[in-house]
Amino acid sequence: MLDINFVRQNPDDVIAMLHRRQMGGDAGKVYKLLDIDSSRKEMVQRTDDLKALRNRVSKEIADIKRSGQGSAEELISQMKSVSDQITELDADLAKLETEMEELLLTLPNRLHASVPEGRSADDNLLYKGPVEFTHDLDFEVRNHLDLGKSLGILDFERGAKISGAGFPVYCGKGARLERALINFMLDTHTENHGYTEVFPPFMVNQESLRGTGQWPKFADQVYFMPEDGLYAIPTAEVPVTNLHRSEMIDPAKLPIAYVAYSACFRREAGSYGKDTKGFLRVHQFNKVEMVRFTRPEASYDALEQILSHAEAILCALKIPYRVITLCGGDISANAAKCYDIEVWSPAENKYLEASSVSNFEDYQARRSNIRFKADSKSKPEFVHTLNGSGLATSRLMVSLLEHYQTADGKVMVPEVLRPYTGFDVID
RNA sequence: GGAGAGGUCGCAUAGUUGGUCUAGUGCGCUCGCCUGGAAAGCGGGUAGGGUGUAACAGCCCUCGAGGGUUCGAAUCCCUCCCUCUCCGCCA
Repeated sequence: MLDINFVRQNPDDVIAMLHRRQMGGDAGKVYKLLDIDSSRKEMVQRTDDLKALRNRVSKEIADIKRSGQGSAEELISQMKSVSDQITELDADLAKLETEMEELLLTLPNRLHASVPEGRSADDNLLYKGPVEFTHDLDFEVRNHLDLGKSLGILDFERGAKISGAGFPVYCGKGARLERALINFMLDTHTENHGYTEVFPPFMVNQESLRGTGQWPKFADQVYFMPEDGLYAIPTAEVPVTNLHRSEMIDPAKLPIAYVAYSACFRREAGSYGKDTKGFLRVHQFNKVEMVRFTRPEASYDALEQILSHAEAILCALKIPYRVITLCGGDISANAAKCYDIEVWSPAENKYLEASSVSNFEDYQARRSNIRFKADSKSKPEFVHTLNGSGLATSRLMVSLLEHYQTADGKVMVPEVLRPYTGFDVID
């Protein structure tokens, strides 16, 4: 969420940002917010004055009672009415503060100056690549669905039977390949890139969703367990970022770098009919996620580092990809800047998003109250949070199967995964 | 699921017949004095948020969270959360 002080001092910047995000219609929210903010201040002043009076007189009453000199009846009845006023004003104030909080929570993050202008995904800019790796595909390529089915490694039909559409089952060598990918990525990030591995819960409370910004914006995209008030995580970003919710981080520990595997659950409501084939859009998938907490001045370097760490996986797997910078109209509300890594699918003949690498600056940290003190004397500051998929296996699997297929319908296992799979070829 | 105990300012603790607790003490940390230097000793400081100020000061709120009673709540009442112990059940 945005700092109300920033909004107050730079309302025009906030509105300009909304326009860059193609959300100019929300400009009214900013004025409403400022309006509420100023009445809130006024009201705080009034209640605080009354509370100060009550505190002072209550002490006088205590003195009178203790000494037994004189009567406190008059003061008590005065304070009774003061207290009634306070109760009333506090209720009004609480209402205002709730309203203000709700407005603030729905405003998107600031945008970094380097985020390109644009209305939609068509206006995203190529940042790196395409990075090519040659694979011998001079035959009729099959798509990942055909390959998965004929090799008996993917079973969408039975997944639909036991759970529903969009819940794939991996079988035999497919299951092993999936596990190999996850392990390879975790090992690479922990051993080569300096991340600490975390294995988080897959269900979280609403506070956690709010902390990272999925709540309230994506409320309808998250699976909910009403009996227990728990939500299935749409990404490991949620539990891992919330590890430090409401904490004052020891500055010596910064920057913090975590990597986590998790299953990810998404309802994908409203997207029926789009990319329904196989792995292109599923309700449950696996992802290895990198999450970082940095000092504000270090976050943009960290963004590039996370990107390079995700790229390192694709280079090791020799999977062609490119990196794009999302434009103002396409970037998510939480992010100040975001790169997408897209892997090439020879069968679909297009790039598929396999990773998103984002800097949230202090947007999530403010929501989830994650701070540090540069030194013992300085004021607490919000950390910057970042994350990047490194990577999601579903679309990676699409690209991998398609690139590594052979003319006779088998799939070779990429070199680097062979120690993990224990076999060289899927047949 | 049932019964009990407990959650206090970094840590450990005091405080539960409501008012002298805007929270004491010890440890830790930190600054100063002392010292050739250090230890010990002595003295001071040591949370967050809001409001306010040029900046201070001041004022308000926070003793797990949220309500309530009261002129006044760490202290009484209610709800919830968490931790520990015991019992039951169980992948």
